[in-house]
Amino acid sequence: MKKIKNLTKTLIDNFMGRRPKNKTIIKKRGKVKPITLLRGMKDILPQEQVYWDYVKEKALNILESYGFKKIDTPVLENSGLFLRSTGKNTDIVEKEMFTFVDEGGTKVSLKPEATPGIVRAYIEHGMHNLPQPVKLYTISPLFRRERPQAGRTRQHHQLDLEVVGDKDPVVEAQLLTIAKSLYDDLGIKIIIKINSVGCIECRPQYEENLVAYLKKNKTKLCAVCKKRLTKNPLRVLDCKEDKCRKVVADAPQIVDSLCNECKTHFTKVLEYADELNIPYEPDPYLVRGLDYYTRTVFEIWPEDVGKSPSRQVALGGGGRYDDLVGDLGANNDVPACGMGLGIERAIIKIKEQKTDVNKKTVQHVFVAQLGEKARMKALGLFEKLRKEGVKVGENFSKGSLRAQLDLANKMGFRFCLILGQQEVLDDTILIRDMESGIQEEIAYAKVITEIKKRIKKAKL
RNA sequence: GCGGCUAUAGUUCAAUGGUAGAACACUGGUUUGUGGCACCAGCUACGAGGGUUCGAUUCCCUCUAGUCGCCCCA
Repeated sequence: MKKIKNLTKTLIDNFMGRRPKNKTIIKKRGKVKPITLLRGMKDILPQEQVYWDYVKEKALNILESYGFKKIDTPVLENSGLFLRSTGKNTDIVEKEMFTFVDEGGTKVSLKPEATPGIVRAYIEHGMHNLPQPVKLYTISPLFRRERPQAGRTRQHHQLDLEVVGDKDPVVEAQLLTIAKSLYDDLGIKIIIKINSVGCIECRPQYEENLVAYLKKNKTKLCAVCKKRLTKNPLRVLDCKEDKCRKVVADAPQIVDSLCNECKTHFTKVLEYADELNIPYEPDPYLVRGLDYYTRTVFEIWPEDVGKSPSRQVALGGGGRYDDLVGDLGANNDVPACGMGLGIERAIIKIKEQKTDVNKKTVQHVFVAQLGEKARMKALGLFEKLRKEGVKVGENFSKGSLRAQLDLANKMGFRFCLILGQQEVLDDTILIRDMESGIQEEIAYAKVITEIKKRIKKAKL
């Protein structure tokens, strides 16, 4: 019955022309196909940003106290930079880089990782003249043309730290501590897998031994590893194929053939890590997919890896690269060490834990108006309040008070100032407390002091 | 690069070999003067291209994209 009544009312409304919208008058644009996101790309929407702010804030706090300075390098670099650093036989460079020739004929690539750009900048700007080590960090988008899946997109972001110009094993320890504190702050439990891949002195001998061993077992290896045997034999060590793992289980281990310097270095790193209570576990098969690493390599994994039903992925990784700066053109030897931490992957973990990342953002006053004169006056009032540091809101394009209060409510405003024809005439204004619904008329001249008083009282 | 699953409104989901419904959201309205509630109305969708068919959103194929996994990585 009620429905019929309302329906009749609507029909009358329509008949009386209370709905000015007239379909036939609106010019219809021809249907066009929208252009959509490129594969593997993601928008970071407003409601996502709280997580980013949360991670960045925690990270910045720690980095500042450790003396890291921010650096930003371009997303586009000469492709040669990555060929020479990351390595032309790595998966990243071989099949995952976005590379193209620009109109000037230069072969360029979107950066697939942060280290090369930073090292390039270190050399190019003569940073070896600064007190060493130079500690740099960046938060940067990185691009890899992979098949998208959980925790992996074609553009992702890393917090990247580099300590350039220091060969002391304490540097590794410091990086690990930073990682530990950051993930602690984010409420993420981690385990760090660590290994040493030796240096230019001792690695060739090990590689020779390894290849000799693997060749004897060549038939038992997977197809990819058969290729790796000649191109990049160390990578066979961390192949995930069952049959390769069986072969690798009896393979010579790199830790056993490290030279004395590398051995001492690695032992020192582990000693520091013990001292600092870093949750680590040595992994003799960890080698990582980048060519430039020497000595220490590590990966940061969620503690529950393997236990959780969903697939687990590394949160971060890094290592030492004592030869890279020289290889990229520095005149002297510059040892260095760095790590990259995936921001999206940290956010996935934060979401899994349902951590409350919402900052309580309180909105103070919504300015509502009715009628043309009131709107005019409200425009000025809004600006005055804003300059006084009051968090104000408005929707001057809405006519009805109902709609404006509705909005003020949805946006979480505590107070509402209501200015209508009558108030303009009387030179007054209404203050409405949105919590209690109580409203009061005050002299217009006192509005700013009154609002400030109320904000203070409400402890906003 | 390889494999499984999926594709309907802004979102979450229905139904159907005869061109589609709901909920929430959004916009407007319920005497341009009062939000949280209610009511009314409006808006908006079959991913693209082929094929089978009288007729396909529905069945088949291809592509594209998403998702999950492999490889690899953050």
